[in-house]
Amino acid sequence: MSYWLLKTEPSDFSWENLKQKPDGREIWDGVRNYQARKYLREMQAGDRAFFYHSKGRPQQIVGIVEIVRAAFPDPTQFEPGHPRQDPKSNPADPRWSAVEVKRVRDIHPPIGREELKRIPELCGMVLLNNTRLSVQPVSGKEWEIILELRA
DNA sequence: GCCAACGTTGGC
DNA sequence: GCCAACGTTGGC
Repeated sequence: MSYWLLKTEPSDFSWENLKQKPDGREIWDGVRNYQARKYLREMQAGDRAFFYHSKGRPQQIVGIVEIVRAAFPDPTQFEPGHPRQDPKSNPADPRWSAVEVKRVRDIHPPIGREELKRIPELCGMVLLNNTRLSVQPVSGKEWEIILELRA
């Protein structure tokens, strides 16, 4: 089992939005970055991920999701008129992948970026060192430390 | 709202 | 294959 972190702009898709979905499930689509794609494709059903609100204020981890469906072709890349449509993607060999996630539970209260930065053991987190990656791995150790913050 | 960092595109 | 121009991300 591996651990991950998924970034989303809450104005685009928030934790509240996820809660309103039937069964708390959502297709995690629209990723158009090769490094992020690599991680999506490494995900296995049963893996867990932090759900992180970027941009909006404050930036924080708001919940935990489970990967319920491993990588499959992202349908939005072939949707005519979709903002994330990719005309260069070949349907016989789709370029972009998506996974399906399901809400597990809230992190209460949310854990802000500022709080994470104050913990020396977390200074190596991808989140705190690479600003632009929207799908990223979290080490088992980091996962544990963060859960302990709200234990 | 600004802007640094970074990924992508396309002309050569 | 290089690299300048451009677009986007996301912290501040």
